[in-house]
Amino acid sequence: MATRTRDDSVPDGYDPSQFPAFAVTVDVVILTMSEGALHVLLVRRGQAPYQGMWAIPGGFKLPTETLHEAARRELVEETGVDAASLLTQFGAYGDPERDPRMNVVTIGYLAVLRDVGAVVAGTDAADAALMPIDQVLDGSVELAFDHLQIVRDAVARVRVELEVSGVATAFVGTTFTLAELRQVYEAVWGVHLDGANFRRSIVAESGWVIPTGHRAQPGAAGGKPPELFRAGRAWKHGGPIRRPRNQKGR
Amino acid sequence: MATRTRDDSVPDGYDPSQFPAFAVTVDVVILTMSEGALHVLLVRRGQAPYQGMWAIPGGFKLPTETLHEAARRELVEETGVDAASLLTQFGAYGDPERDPRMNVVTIGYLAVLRDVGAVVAGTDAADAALMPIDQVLDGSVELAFDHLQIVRDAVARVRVELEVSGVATAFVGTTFTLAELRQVYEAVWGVHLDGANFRRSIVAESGWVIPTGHRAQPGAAGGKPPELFRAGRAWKHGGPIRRPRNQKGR
DNA sequence: CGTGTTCTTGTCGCCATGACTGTAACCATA
DNA sequence: TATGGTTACAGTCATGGCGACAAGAACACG
Repeated sequence: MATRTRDDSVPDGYDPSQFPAFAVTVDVVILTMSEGALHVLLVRRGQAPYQGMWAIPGGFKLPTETLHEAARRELVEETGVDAASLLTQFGAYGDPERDPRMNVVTIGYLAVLRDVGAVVAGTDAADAALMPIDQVLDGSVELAFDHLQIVRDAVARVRVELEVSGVATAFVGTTFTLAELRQVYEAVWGVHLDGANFRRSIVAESGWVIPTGHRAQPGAAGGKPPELFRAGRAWKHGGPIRRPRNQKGR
Repeated sequence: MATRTRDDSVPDGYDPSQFPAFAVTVDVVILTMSEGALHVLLVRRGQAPYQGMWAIPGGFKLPTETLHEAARRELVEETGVDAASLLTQFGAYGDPERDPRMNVVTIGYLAVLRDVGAVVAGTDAADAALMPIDQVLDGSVELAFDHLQIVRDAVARVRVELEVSGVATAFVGTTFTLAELRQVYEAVWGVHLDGANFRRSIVAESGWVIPTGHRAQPGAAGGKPPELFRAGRAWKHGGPIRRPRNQKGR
Protein backbone atom coordinates (compact mmCIF):
# COMPACT_ATOMS: atom_id res chain seq x y z
CA MET A 1 0.00 0.00 0.00
CA ALA A 2 1.01 3.64 -0.17
CA THR A 3 3.08 5.29 2.49
CA ARG A 4 1.08 6.39 5.44
CA THR A 5 1.49 8.80 8.28
CA ARG A 6 0.26 8.03 11.71
CA ASP A 7 -2.50 10.59 11.78
CA ASP A 8 -4.47 9.35 8.80
CA SER A 9 -7.29 7.89 10.80
CA VAL A 10 -9.53 9.61 8.29
CA PRO A 11 -8.79 10.70 4.77
CA ASP A 12 -7.58 14.22 4.25
CA GLY A 13 -8.14 14.32 0.51
CA TYR A 14 -11.45 14.81 -1.20
CA ASP A 15 -10.82 12.70 -4.24
CA PRO A 16 -12.85 9.51 -3.89
CA SER A 17 -10.51 7.65 -6.19
CA GLN A 18 -7.71 8.00 -3.68
CA PHE A 19 -9.16 5.46 -1.31
CA PRO A 20 -11.10 2.26 -1.84
CA ALA A 21 -14.86 2.54 -2.02
CA PHE A 22 -17.12 0.02 -0.33
CA ALA A 23 -20.79 -0.68 -0.26
CA VAL A 24 -22.12 -0.63 3.29
CA THR A 25 -25.16 -2.67 4.19
CA VAL A 26 -27.04 -3.42 7.36
CA ASP A 27 -28.23 -6.95 8.10
CA VAL A 28 -30.76 -7.56 10.83
CA VAL A 29 -31.03 -10.81 12.72
CA ILE A 30 -34.60 -10.88 13.97
CA LEU A 31 -35.05 -13.28 16.84
CA THR A 32 -38.36 -14.30 18.32
CA MET A 33 -39.97 -16.99 20.43
CA SER A 34 -42.31 -19.39 18.74
CA GLU A 35 -43.72 -22.51 20.34
CA GLY A 36 -41.21 -22.38 23.13
CA ALA A 37 -38.19 -22.30 20.87
CA LEU A 38 -35.95 -19.56 19.56
CA HIS A 39 -36.59 -18.69 15.91
CA VAL A 40 -34.89 -16.43 13.39
CA LEU A 41 -36.62 -14.61 10.55
CA LEU A 42 -35.22 -15.59 7.16
CA VAL A 43 -36.01 -14.49 3.62
CA ARG A 44 -35.47 -16.40 0.42
CA ARG A 45 -33.19 -14.87 -2.17
CA GLY A 46 -34.69 -14.26 -5.59
CA GLN A 47 -31.54 -13.56 -7.58
CA ALA A 48 -28.05 -14.84 -8.01
CA PRO A 49 -25.80 -15.37 -6.29
CA TYR A 50 -27.16 -17.84 -3.77
CA GLN A 51 -30.49 -17.76 -5.59
CA GLY A 52 -33.24 -19.57 -3.75
CA MET A 53 -31.18 -19.82 -0.62
CA TRP A 54 -32.22 -18.50 2.77
CA ALA A 55 -30.69 -15.29 4.05
CA ILE A 56 -31.24 -12.72 6.76
CA PRO A 57 -32.91 -9.48 5.69
CA GLY A 58 -30.85 -6.40 5.12
CA GLY A 59 -30.15 -3.53 2.80
CA PHE A 60 -27.99 -0.55 1.98
CA LYS A 61 -27.13 2.15 4.41
CA LEU A 62 -28.05 5.54 3.01
CA PRO A 63 -25.53 8.36 3.23
CA THR A 64 -28.04 10.49 5.11
CA GLU A 65 -28.89 8.05 7.87
CA THR A 66 -27.03 6.52 10.77
CA LEU A 67 -26.36 2.82 11.02
CA HIS A 68 -28.96 2.55 13.72
CA GLU A 69 -31.54 4.31 11.58
CA ALA A 70 -30.74 2.03 8.69
CA ALA A 71 -31.27 -1.03 10.85
CA ARG A 72 -34.49 0.43 12.18
CA ARG A 73 -35.70 1.08 8.66
CA GLU A 74 -34.90 -2.46 7.60
CA LEU A 75 -36.79 -3.81 10.58
CA VAL A 76 -39.85 -1.74 9.75
CA GLU A 77 -39.78 -2.71 6.11
CA GLU A 78 -39.44 -6.34 6.99
CA THR A 79 -41.87 -6.77 9.84
CA GLY A 80 -43.74 -3.51 10.20
CA VAL A 81 -42.52 -3.38 13.78
CA ASP A 82 -40.95 -0.12 14.83
CA ALA A 83 -38.83 -0.88 17.85
CA ALA A 84 -35.69 1.17 17.74
CA SER A 85 -34.85 0.52 21.36
CA LEU A 86 -34.52 -3.19 20.82
CA LEU A 87 -31.93 -2.90 18.10
CA THR A 88 -28.45 -3.86 19.16
CA GLN A 89 -25.39 -3.76 17.00
CA PHE A 90 -23.23 -6.82 17.46
CA GLY A 91 -20.67 -7.06 14.68
CA ALA A 92 -19.21 -5.94 11.37
CA TYR A 93 -18.27 -8.23 8.53
CA GLY A 94 -15.95 -7.25 5.70
CA ASP A 95 -14.11 -10.25 4.33
CA PRO A 96 -13.12 -9.59 0.70
CA GLU A 97 -14.79 -12.78 -0.53
CA ARG A 98 -17.97 -12.47 1.47
CA ASP A 99 -19.77 -11.18 -1.62
CA PRO A 100 -18.54 -12.57 -4.96
CA ARG A 101 -19.52 -9.46 -6.86
CA MET A 102 -18.04 -6.55 -4.99
CA ASN A 103 -16.68 -5.22 -1.75
CA VAL A 104 -19.46 -5.11 0.80
CA VAL A 105 -19.03 -4.36 4.45
CA THR A 106 -22.09 -5.17 6.47
CA ILE A 107 -23.05 -4.24 10.00
CA GLY A 108 -24.97 -6.85 11.95
CA TYR A 109 -27.90 -5.79 14.09
CA LEU A 110 -29.91 -7.85 16.48
CA ALA A 111 -33.64 -7.35 16.96
CA VAL A 112 -35.59 -9.19 19.62
CA LEU A 113 -39.34 -9.17 19.53
CA ARG A 114 -42.35 -11.24 20.39
CA ASP A 115 -43.89 -13.61 17.92
CA VAL A 116 -43.92 -12.01 14.48
CA GLY A 117 -45.50 -15.00 12.82
CA ALA A 118 -48.65 -13.11 11.92
CA VAL A 119 -46.72 -10.19 10.54
CA VAL A 120 -44.55 -12.39 8.39
CA ALA A 121 -47.50 -14.31 6.99
CA GLY A 122 -49.27 -11.09 6.21
CA THR A 123 -46.56 -9.42 4.22
CA ASP A 124 -45.19 -12.09 1.98
CA ALA A 125 -45.48 -15.59 3.33
CA ALA A 126 -43.97 -17.14 0.23
CA ASP A 127 -40.42 -15.99 0.74
CA ALA A 128 -40.17 -15.24 4.43
CA ALA A 129 -40.29 -17.67 7.30
CA LEU A 130 -39.46 -18.17 10.92
CA MET A 131 -36.82 -20.85 11.21
CA PRO A 132 -35.92 -22.69 14.43
CA ILE A 133 -32.51 -21.47 15.46
CA ASP A 134 -31.25 -25.00 15.97
CA GLN A 135 -31.81 -25.92 12.35
CA VAL A 136 -29.76 -22.92 11.32
CA LEU A 137 -26.90 -23.40 13.74
CA ASP A 138 -26.43 -27.08 13.01
CA GLY A 139 -26.37 -26.51 9.27
CA SER A 140 -29.68 -28.16 8.41
CA VAL A 141 -30.68 -24.92 6.75
CA GLU A 142 -27.97 -23.46 4.58
CA LEU A 143 -27.63 -19.70 4.53
CA ALA A 144 -26.31 -17.41 1.84
CA PHE A 145 -23.02 -15.52 2.11
CA ASP A 146 -21.52 -15.53 5.60
CA HIS A 147 -24.94 -15.23 7.16
CA LEU A 148 -24.46 -18.37 9.20
CA GLN A 149 -21.58 -16.74 11.02
CA ILE A 150 -23.65 -13.60 11.48
CA VAL A 151 -26.51 -15.56 13.02
CA ARG A 152 -24.07 -17.42 15.25
CA ASP A 153 -22.69 -14.16 16.55
CA ALA A 154 -26.17 -12.77 17.06
CA VAL A 155 -27.22 -15.74 19.15
CA ALA A 156 -24.06 -15.52 21.20
CA ARG A 157 -24.80 -11.87 21.77
CA VAL A 158 -28.38 -12.34 22.87
CA ARG A 159 -27.21 -14.96 25.34
CA VAL A 160 -25.03 -12.51 27.19
CA GLU A 161 -27.48 -9.67 26.64
CA LEU A 162 -30.07 -11.72 28.46
CA GLU A 163 -27.85 -11.77 31.51
CA VAL A 164 -26.62 -8.21 31.61
CA SER A 165 -29.66 -6.35 30.30
CA GLY A 166 -33.38 -6.77 30.34
CA VAL A 167 -34.00 -8.11 26.86
CA ALA A 168 -36.08 -10.96 28.19
CA THR A 169 -39.27 -8.92 28.32
CA ALA A 170 -38.83 -7.99 24.68
CA PHE A 171 -39.56 -11.58 23.72
CA VAL A 172 -42.98 -11.61 25.32
CA GLY A 173 -46.07 -9.45 25.00
CA THR A 174 -46.99 -6.33 26.92
CA THR A 175 -48.43 -8.53 29.64
CA PHE A 176 -47.06 -11.95 30.38
CA THR A 177 -46.85 -14.71 32.91
CA LEU A 178 -43.67 -15.67 34.67
CA ALA A 179 -43.82 -19.05 32.95
CA GLU A 180 -43.65 -17.33 29.58
CA LEU A 181 -40.73 -15.24 30.74
CA ARG A 182 -39.00 -18.29 32.10
CA GLN A 183 -39.40 -20.06 28.77
CA VAL A 184 -37.40 -17.27 27.19
CA TYR A 185 -34.45 -17.84 29.46
CA GLU A 186 -34.66 -21.58 29.07
CA ALA A 187 -34.85 -21.44 25.28
CA VAL A 188 -32.06 -18.92 24.83
CA TRP A 189 -29.69 -20.44 27.35
CA GLY A 190 -30.69 -24.03 26.80
CA VAL A 191 -31.05 -24.74 30.49
CA HIS A 192 -33.78 -25.70 32.90
CA LEU A 193 -34.82 -23.19 35.53
CA ASP A 194 -36.86 -24.04 38.57
CA GLY A 195 -40.14 -22.16 38.50
CA ALA A 196 -40.19 -21.39 42.19
CA ASN A 197 -36.63 -20.08 42.31
CA PHE A 198 -37.19 -18.15 39.13
CA ARG A 199 -40.14 -16.34 40.61
CA ARG A 200 -38.19 -15.44 43.70
CA SER A 201 -35.29 -14.01 41.76
CA ILE A 202 -37.56 -11.99 39.51
CA VAL A 203 -39.71 -10.39 42.18
CA ALA A 204 -36.68 -9.84 44.40
CA GLU A 205 -35.23 -7.43 41.85
CA SER A 206 -37.87 -4.87 42.66
CA GLY A 207 -39.22 -2.94 39.71
CA TRP A 208 -38.32 -5.43 37.04
CA VAL A 209 -41.81 -6.73 36.57
CA ILE A 210 -45.00 -5.15 37.82
CA PRO A 211 -48.05 -7.24 38.74
CA THR A 212 -51.15 -6.17 36.89
CA GLY A 213 -53.50 -7.68 39.43
CA HIS A 214 -55.12 -9.83 36.78
CA ARG A 215 -54.66 -13.48 36.03
CA ALA A 216 -54.36 -15.28 32.72
CA GLN A 217 -56.61 -18.10 31.60
CA PRO A 218 -55.28 -21.53 32.48
CA GLY A 219 -54.18 -23.71 29.62
CA ALA A 220 -56.25 -26.55 28.22
CA ALA A 221 -54.76 -28.90 30.78
CA GLY A 222 -56.04 -26.76 33.62
CA GLY A 223 -53.86 -25.60 36.45
CA LYS A 224 -53.90 -22.57 38.68
CA PRO A 225 -54.32 -19.41 36.65
CA PRO A 226 -50.98 -17.60 36.60
CA GLU A 227 -50.47 -14.00 37.61
CA LEU A 228 -50.06 -11.48 34.82
CA PHE A 229 -47.16 -9.02 34.83
CA ARG A 230 -45.97 -6.17 32.70
CA ALA A 231 -42.40 -5.03 32.15
CA GLY A 232 -41.08 -2.48 34.62
CA ARG A 233 -38.01 -0.33 34.16
CA ALA A 234 -35.83 -2.38 31.92
CA TRP A 235 -32.77 -2.79 34.09
CA LYS A 236 -30.35 -1.00 36.34
CA HIS A 237 -27.04 -2.80 36.29
CA GLY A 238 -27.23 -6.45 35.45
CA GLY A 239 -30.29 -8.56 34.91
CA PRO A 240 -32.33 -10.27 37.60
CA ILE A 241 -31.38 -13.77 36.50
CA ARG A 242 -27.82 -14.97 36.26
CA ARG A 243 -26.90 -17.78 33.99
CA PRO A 244 -26.64 -20.90 36.13
CA ARG A 245 -23.19 -22.41 36.34
CA ASN A 246 -23.47 -25.19 38.88
CA GLN A 247 -26.50 -27.19 37.97
CA LYS A 248 -26.76 -30.75 39.19
CA GLY A 249 -28.17 -33.23 36.73
CA ARG A 250 -28.90 -31.70 33.40
CA MET B 1 -36.04 5.93 -1.06
CA ALA B 2 -36.52 3.74 -4.07
CA THR B 3 -38.74 0.73 -4.02
CA ARG B 4 -37.03 -2.33 -2.62
CA THR B 5 -37.67 -6.01 -2.69
CA ARG B 6 -37.12 -8.07 0.40
CA ASP B 7 -34.20 -10.07 -0.93
CA ASP B 8 -31.83 -7.21 -1.56
CA SER B 9 -29.60 -7.92 1.37
CA VAL B 10 -26.78 -7.45 -1.07
CA PRO B 11 -26.71 -5.59 -4.35
CA ASP B 12 -27.54 -7.52 -7.45
CA GLY B 13 -26.26 -4.93 -9.89
CA TYR B 14 -22.64 -4.38 -10.80
CA ASP B 15 -22.80 -0.66 -11.40
CA PRO B 16 -21.15 1.07 -8.46
CA SER B 17 -23.12 4.22 -9.12
CA GLN B 18 -26.33 2.45 -8.24
CA PHE B 19 -25.59 2.36 -4.57
CA PRO B 20 -23.87 4.79 -2.21
CA ALA B 21 -20.14 4.41 -1.82
CA PHE B 22 -18.45 4.72 1.55
CA ALA B 23 -14.95 4.84 2.82
CA VAL B 24 -14.32 2.13 5.39
CA THR B 25 -11.70 2.62 8.05
CA VAL B 26 -10.53 0.69 11.07
CA ASP B 27 -9.82 2.46 14.33
CA VAL B 28 -7.91 0.70 17.08
CA VAL B 29 -8.30 1.53 20.74
CA ILE B 30 -5.07 0.36 22.31
CA LEU B 31 -5.41 -0.10 26.04
CA THR B 32 -2.57 -0.75 28.40
CA MET B 33 -1.66 -0.59 32.05
CA SER B 34 0.77 2.07 33.15
CA GLU B 35 1.56 2.91 36.74
CA GLY B 36 -1.42 1.00 37.99
CA ALA B 37 -3.92 2.85 35.86
CA LEU B 38 -5.61 2.12 32.57
CA HIS B 39 -4.21 4.11 29.65
CA VAL B 40 -5.15 4.54 26.02
CA LEU B 41 -2.76 5.21 23.16
CA LEU B 42 -3.54 8.46 21.34
CA VAL B 43 -1.99 10.20 18.36
CA ARG B 44 -2.06 13.88 17.51
CA ARG B 45 -3.65 14.89 14.26
CA GLY B 46 -1.46 16.82 11.85
CA GLN B 47 -4.10 18.03 9.42
CA ALA B 48 -7.55 19.53 9.37
CA PRO B 49 -10.12 18.83 10.47
CA TYR B 50 -9.47 18.59 14.18
CA GLN B 51 -5.87 19.56 13.56
CA GLY B 52 -3.70 19.25 16.63
CA MET B 53 -6.34 17.32 18.48
CA TRP B 54 -5.87 13.87 19.96
CA ALA B 55 -7.34 10.89 18.18
CA ILE B 56 -7.11 7.13 18.21
CA PRO B 57 -5.00 5.54 15.49
CA GLY B 58 -6.64 4.03 12.46
CA GLY B 59 -6.63 3.78 8.73
CA PHE B 60 -8.31 2.52 5.62
CA LYS B 61 -9.40 -1.02 5.10
CA LEU B 62 -7.95 -2.40 1.90
CA PRO B 63 -10.22 -4.28 -0.48
CA THR B 64 -7.94 -7.31 -0.30
CA GLU B 65 -7.85 -7.71 3.46
CA THR B 66 -10.36 -8.59 6.12
CA LEU B 67 -11.39 -6.19 8.84
CA HIS B 68 -9.39 -8.17 11.32
CA GLU B 69 -6.30 -8.05 9.14
CA ALA B 70 -6.72 -4.33 8.72
CA ALA B 71 -6.88 -3.85 12.45
CA ARG B 72 -3.86 -6.06 12.92
CA ARG B 73 -1.94 -4.07 10.34
CA GLU B 74 -2.82 -0.84 12.06
CA LEU B 75 -1.67 -2.21 15.38
CA VAL B 76 1.65 -3.28 13.92
CA GLU B 77 2.21 0.04 12.19
CA GLU B 78 1.39 1.91 15.35
CA THR B 79 3.20 -0.06 18.01
CA GLY B 80 5.23 -2.71 16.25
CA VAL B 81 3.35 -5.30 18.27
CA ASP B 82 1.90 -8.16 16.29
CA ALA B 83 -0.82 -9.64 18.44
CA ALA B 84 -3.70 -10.69 16.28
CA SER B 85 -5.28 -12.80 18.98
CA LEU B 86 -5.79 -9.84 21.24
CA LEU B 87 -7.79 -7.84 18.74
CA THR B 88 -11.48 -7.68 19.46
CA GLN B 89 -14.03 -5.93 17.36
CA PHE B 90 -16.49 -4.00 19.47
CA GLY B 91 -18.48 -1.59 17.30
CA ALA B 92 -19.18 0.15 14.03
CA TYR B 93 -19.73 3.86 13.60
CA GLY B 94 -21.36 5.44 10.58
CA ASP B 95 -23.16 8.64 11.48
CA PRO B 96 -23.37 10.90 8.42
CA GLU B 97 -21.77 13.82 10.23
CA ARG B 98 -19.03 11.89 11.96
CA ASP B 99 -16.57 13.08 9.33
CA PRO B 100 -17.22 16.55 7.89
CA ARG B 101 -15.63 15.73 4.56
CA MET B 102 -17.22 12.53 3.41
CA ASN B 103 -19.06 9.36 4.32
CA VAL B 104 -16.82 7.22 6.47
CA VAL B 105 -17.87 4.09 8.25
CA THR B 106 -15.34 2.93 10.78
CA ILE B 107 -15.01 -0.34 12.62
CA GLY B 108 -13.74 -0.12 16.17
CA TYR B 109 -11.19 -2.64 17.40
CA LEU B 110 -9.88 -3.13 20.87
CA ALA B 111 -6.28 -4.12 21.54
CA VAL B 112 -5.05 -4.97 25.00
CA LEU B 113 -1.37 -5.23 25.67
CA ARG B 114 1.21 -4.69 28.31
CA ASP B 115 2.99 -1.42 28.71
CA VAL B 116 3.83 -0.02 25.29
CA GLY B 117 5.45 3.10 26.66
CA ALA B 118 8.88 2.20 25.35
CA VAL B 119 7.53 1.37 21.92
CA VAL B 120 5.62 4.60 21.67
CA ALA B 121 8.58 6.68 22.73
CA GLY B 122 10.77 4.93 20.23
CA THR B 123 8.65 5.43 17.14
CA ASP B 124 7.50 8.98 17.34
CA ALA B 125 7.20 10.36 20.81
CA ALA B 126 6.22 13.79 19.62
CA ASP B 127 2.74 12.95 18.42
CA ALA B 128 1.86 9.78 20.25
CA ALA B 129 1.20 9.35 23.94
CA LEU B 130 -0.37 7.15 26.53
CA MET B 131 -3.25 8.99 28.15
CA PRO B 132 -4.91 7.98 31.42
CA ILE B 133 -8.33 6.69 30.56
CA ASP B 134 -9.98 8.85 33.19
CA GLN B 135 -8.79 12.06 31.58
CA VAL B 136 -10.34 10.92 28.33
CA LEU B 137 -13.65 9.73 29.71
CA ASP B 138 -14.28 12.82 31.80
CA GLY B 139 -13.55 15.14 28.90
CA SER B 140 -10.29 16.61 30.18
CA VAL B 141 -8.70 15.51 26.93
CA GLU B 142 -10.80 16.32 23.92
CA LEU B 143 -10.78 13.82 21.09
CA ALA B 144 -11.38 14.31 17.38
CA PHE B 145 -14.48 13.09 15.56
CA ASP B 146 -16.62 10.70 17.57
CA HIS B 147 -13.56 9.10 19.06
CA LEU B 148 -14.70 9.80 22.60
CA GLN B 149 -17.71 7.60 22.06
CA ILE B 150 -15.52 4.95 20.49
CA VAL B 151 -13.20 4.94 23.49
CA ARG B 152 -16.16 4.80 25.82
CA ASP B 153 -17.49 1.73 24.06
CA ALA B 154 -14.06 0.12 24.06
CA VAL B 155 -13.71 0.55 27.79
CA ALA B 156 -17.18 -0.84 28.36
CA ARG B 157 -16.25 -3.79 26.24
CA VAL B 158 -13.01 -4.56 28.01
CA ARG B 159 -14.87 -4.48 31.30
CA VAL B 160 -17.15 -7.33 30.31
CA GLU B 161 -14.39 -9.05 28.36
CA LEU B 162 -12.40 -9.20 31.55
CA GLU B 163 -15.18 -11.20 33.15
CA VAL B 164 -16.08 -13.60 30.35
CA SER B 165 -12.69 -14.17 28.77
CA GLY B 166 -9.09 -14.21 29.83
CA VAL B 167 -7.93 -10.81 28.66
CA ALA B 168 -6.41 -10.02 32.01
CA THR B 169 -3.14 -11.78 31.25
CA ALA B 170 -2.75 -9.69 28.09
CA PHE B 171 -2.18 -6.63 30.22
CA VAL B 172 0.82 -8.07 32.00
CA GLY B 173 4.11 -9.54 30.85
CA THR B 174 4.88 -13.13 30.00
CA THR B 175 5.57 -13.77 33.66
CA PHE B 176 3.78 -11.86 36.37
CA THR B 177 2.84 -11.85 40.00
CA LEU B 178 -0.72 -12.20 41.21
CA ALA B 179 -0.54 -8.70 42.59
CA GLU B 180 0.11 -7.36 39.11
CA LEU B 181 -2.76 -9.35 37.73
CA ARG B 182 -5.01 -8.15 40.51
CA GLN B 183 -4.11 -4.56 39.71
CA VAL B 184 -5.48 -5.12 36.23
CA TYR B 185 -8.88 -6.15 37.52
CA GLU B 186 -8.95 -3.35 40.05
CA ALA B 187 -8.00 -0.69 37.52
CA VAL B 188 -10.40 -1.83 34.82
CA TRP B 189 -13.35 -2.44 37.10
CA GLY B 190 -12.58 0.31 39.55
CA VAL B 191 -13.01 -1.94 42.56
CA HIS B 192 -10.92 -3.29 45.39
CA LEU B 193 -10.20 -6.99 45.47
CA ASP B 194 -8.91 -8.83 48.49
CA GLY B 195 -5.54 -10.31 47.70
CA ALA B 196 -6.17 -13.51 49.59
CA ASN B 197 -9.52 -14.23 47.97
CA PHE B 198 -8.13 -13.26 44.60
CA ARG B 199 -5.38 -15.79 44.82
CA ARG B 200 -7.81 -18.52 45.79
CA SER B 201 -10.13 -17.82 42.90
CA ILE B 202 -7.29 -17.74 40.41
CA VAL B 203 -5.58 -20.92 41.39
CA ALA B 204 -8.91 -22.69 41.84
CA GLU B 205 -9.58 -22.33 38.13
CA SER B 206 -6.94 -24.87 37.30
CA GLY B 207 -4.88 -24.13 34.24
CA TRP B 208 -5.48 -20.43 34.15
CA VAL B 209 -2.10 -19.49 35.50
CA ILE B 210 0.91 -21.75 35.80
CA PRO B 211 3.51 -21.27 38.54
CA THR B 212 6.99 -20.90 37.15
CA GLY B 213 8.64 -21.98 40.38
CA HIS B 214 10.54 -18.72 40.60
CA ARG B 215 9.90 -15.68 42.69
CA ALA B 216 10.12 -12.02 41.83
CA GLN B 217 12.30 -9.50 43.63
CA PRO B 218 10.52 -7.72 46.46
CA GLY B 219 9.84 -4.05 46.02
CA ALA B 220 11.84 -1.32 47.63
CA ALA B 221 9.68 -1.51 50.71
CA GLY B 222 10.55 -5.16 51.19
CA GLY B 223 7.97 -7.82 51.72
CA LYS B 224 7.79 -11.48 50.94
CA PRO B 225 8.93 -12.11 47.37
CA PRO B 226 5.85 -12.99 45.33
CA GLU B 227 5.46 -16.11 43.26
CA LEU B 228 5.85 -15.73 39.50
CA PHE B 229 3.26 -17.14 37.13
CA ARG B 230 2.79 -17.39 33.42
CA ALA B 231 -0.49 -17.46 31.50
CA GLY B 232 -2.04 -20.86 30.98
CA ARG B 233 -4.71 -21.71 28.46
CA ALA B 234 -6.59 -18.47 28.11
CA TRP B 235 -10.04 -19.55 29.20
CA LYS B 236 -12.68 -22.19 28.86
CA HIS B 237 -16.05 -20.66 29.49
CA GLY B 238 -16.06 -17.65 31.69
CA GLY B 239 -13.18 -16.09 33.48
CA PRO B 240 -11.85 -17.04 36.91
CA ILE B 241 -12.92 -13.81 38.56
CA ARG B 242 -16.45 -12.54 38.58
CA ARG B 243 -17.16 -8.89 38.95
CA PRO B 244 -18.12 -8.30 42.57
CA ARG B 245 -21.66 -7.10 43.16
CA ASN B 246 -22.07 -7.12 46.93
CA GLN B 247 -19.12 -5.35 48.37
CA LYS B 248 -19.32 -3.86 51.82
CA GLY B 249 -17.60 -0.54 52.24
CA ARG B 250 -16.42 0.81 48.95
C1' DC C 1 17.48 -7.72 66.32
C1' DG C 2 13.12 -5.25 66.02
C1' DT C 3 9.90 -2.92 62.66
C1' DG C 4 7.47 -2.36 58.52
C1' DT C 5 5.97 -4.33 54.21
C1' DT C 6 4.20 -7.76 51.17
C1' DC C 7 2.81 -12.35 50.19
C1' DT C 8 0.28 -16.38 51.56
C1' DT C 9 -2.64 -19.53 54.24
C1' DG C 10 -6.59 -20.13 57.49
C1' DT C 11 -11.01 -19.32 59.29
C1' DC C 12 -15.59 -17.59 59.65
C1' DG C 13 -20.25 -15.90 58.44
C1' DC C 14 -23.46 -14.43 55.21
C1' DC C 15 -26.35 -15.20 51.51
C1' DA C 16 -27.21 -16.47 46.78
C1' DT C 17 -28.73 -20.44 44.61
C1' DG C 18 -30.19 -24.96 43.42
C1' DA C 19 -33.21 -28.77 44.89
C1' DC C 20 -37.07 -30.37 46.88
C1' DT C 21 -41.79 -30.61 49.27
C1' DG C 22 -46.20 -29.06 50.12
C1' DT C 23 -50.41 -26.49 49.15
C1' DA C 24 -53.69 -23.84 46.33
C1' DA C 25 -56.46 -23.30 42.26
C1' DC C 26 -57.97 -24.70 38.01
C1' DC C 27 -59.54 -28.48 34.21
C1' DA C 28 -60.85 -32.84 32.86
C1' DT C 29 -63.04 -37.00 33.41
C1' DA C 30 -66.28 -40.59 35.64
C1' DT D 1 -69.86 -34.42 43.04
C1' DA D 2 -65.68 -36.87 43.55
C1' DT D 3 -61.25 -37.87 41.80
C1' DG D 4 -57.11 -37.41 39.39
C1' DG D 5 -54.10 -34.49 36.59
C1' DT D 6 -51.89 -30.07 35.84
C1' DT D 7 -50.02 -25.64 36.79
C1' DA D 8 -48.83 -21.79 40.07
C1' DC D 9 -46.76 -20.52 44.08
C1' DA D 10 -44.93 -20.75 49.07
C1' DG D 11 -41.80 -22.87 52.30
C1' DT D 12 -37.72 -25.26 53.69
C1' DC D 13 -33.08 -26.95 53.50
C1' DA D 14 -28.18 -27.79 52.28
C1' DT D 15 -24.35 -26.53 49.68
C1' DG D 16 -21.06 -23.47 48.16
C1' DG D 17 -19.33 -19.05 46.55
C1' DC D 18 -17.60 -15.00 48.26
C1' DG D 19 -16.35 -11.14 51.09
C1' DA D 20 -14.06 -9.95 55.46
C1' DC D 21 -10.67 -10.62 58.61
C1' DA D 22 -6.75 -12.78 61.30
C1' DA D 23 -2.47 -14.91 61.45
C1' DG D 24 1.85 -16.64 59.77
C1' DA D 25 5.89 -16.47 56.44
C1' DA D 26 9.55 -14.16 54.03
C1' DC D 27 11.80 -10.19 52.70
C1' DA D 28 14.15 -4.96 53.36
C1' DC D 29 15.70 -1.53 56.33
C1' DG D 30 17.35 0.73 60.41
